Amino acid sequence: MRSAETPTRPLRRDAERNRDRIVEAARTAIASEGIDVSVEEIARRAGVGVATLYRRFPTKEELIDAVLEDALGEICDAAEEALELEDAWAGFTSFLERVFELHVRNRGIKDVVTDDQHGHRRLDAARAELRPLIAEIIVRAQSQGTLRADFTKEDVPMIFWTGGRVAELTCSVAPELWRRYLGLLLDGLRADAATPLAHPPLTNEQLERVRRPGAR
Amino acid sequence: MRSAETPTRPLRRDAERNRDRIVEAARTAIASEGIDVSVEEIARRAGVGVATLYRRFPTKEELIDAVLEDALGEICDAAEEALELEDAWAGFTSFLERVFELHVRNRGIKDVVTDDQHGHRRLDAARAELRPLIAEIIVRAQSQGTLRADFTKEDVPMIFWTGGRVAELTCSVAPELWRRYLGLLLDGLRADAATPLAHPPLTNEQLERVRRPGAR
DNA sequence: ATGTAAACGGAGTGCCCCCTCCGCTTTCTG
DNA sequence: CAGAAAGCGGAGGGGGCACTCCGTTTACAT
Repeated sequence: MRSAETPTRPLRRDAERNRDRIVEAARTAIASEGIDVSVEEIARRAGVGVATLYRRFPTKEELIDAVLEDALGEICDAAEEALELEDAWAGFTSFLERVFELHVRNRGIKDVVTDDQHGHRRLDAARAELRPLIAEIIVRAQSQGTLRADFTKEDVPMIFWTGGRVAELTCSVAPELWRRYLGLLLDGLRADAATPLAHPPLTNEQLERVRRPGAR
Repeated sequence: MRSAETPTRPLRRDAERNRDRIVEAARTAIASEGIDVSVEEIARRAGVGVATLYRRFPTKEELIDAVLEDALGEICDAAEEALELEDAWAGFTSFLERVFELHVRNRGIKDVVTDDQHGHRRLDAARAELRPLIAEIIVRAQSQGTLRADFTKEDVPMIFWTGGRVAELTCSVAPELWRRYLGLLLDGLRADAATPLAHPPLTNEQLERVRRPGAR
């Protein structure tokens, strides 16, 4: 799952240690200050100079990728565990809950799932791993008749965007408010609450374009 | 509703005209590029120098206030018209729809309703005007038995935050996708879909703190 | 018409941020 | 243990931004 190791000589011991410190510092810095933390701040937290950081990660985005890759991994774990629950609706809701808990613990996460700006090769790979899991969570709940039939996997990002926004805005004031929001939304996602929707879901291409505003 | 006119001499004719141009340019600039447009860009669109802009608005935030005040006014209009509909549920939904339409037309709006960073005196006044209207929209729909009883006016910002995020992210790709999101959410807001919620709504103080992260 | 205060514009200032350069230090190899 | 290569940090380049200074121009009152 991790990036292919090129057969170059391994890092020197101090470099290895610093690399770990940098990623860890970036994780906590992003978690507490959001994706806009300055590179200086991350380096300061890691106890290294900026040049050291830049030797390991040629650009700030690459560093962020490394952090967010782990976060996506956690989401994958949540999806896998959701599929182990017998009650598909419980699996569906537990998956969403786990993701939102992650959001609160790590403010930066929303920028993984949303802005795909920082979507490089490895992130794409993790996302590819996640996609079929999500599809399975959905069809399972639909075939058990609990999740509304017109809900699609392309609707999931929409839920992450919105719930993530609640979590992000309120995490310092009412860190669990997202549970209220999710409750309201889930009541609308149950099969027996369904009313025809006015608009179709995004297509995959549209989703790509939302995620990469820059891409031509 | 406008700010009190201090009894100073009125603006010279050219100054008055430029002021209008600046506000209008700021409106369209923010609508198309978001709240992060540079002051230079706004001045360029208005056909004036930056110094002219700064003479009229001592800070970028003051200028943004002037723009957003109008936007809030439009939201008030939407609320008033919603109250004229006989069917309270239709009023409730039409209010939300109008606000989201505004979001799409003017990307900047989300930053009024959300970040209260730019919340100065006049904005506060407009907000105070809006609050009772929203309360009335809600209790009316609840007393008609269509809106779930545990929904409160403090939940409305949450809807704006979330729907605004959908509108903002997808406005260039699927400008009406928010209708799908709103459909899902409304299905969860109907009284007969209601299931007990896991978390209470925000209190007013919490709402204030969400809006003014900076305020001590 | 004309004096004057108000208004104008664009060059300039200071700040912050991403990133690089380069002389010094540490680790690894034989 | 010694030489070489890899790693290190901090000063500084370059760019973008909000905002200001000041010599010139414009509108208005008499």
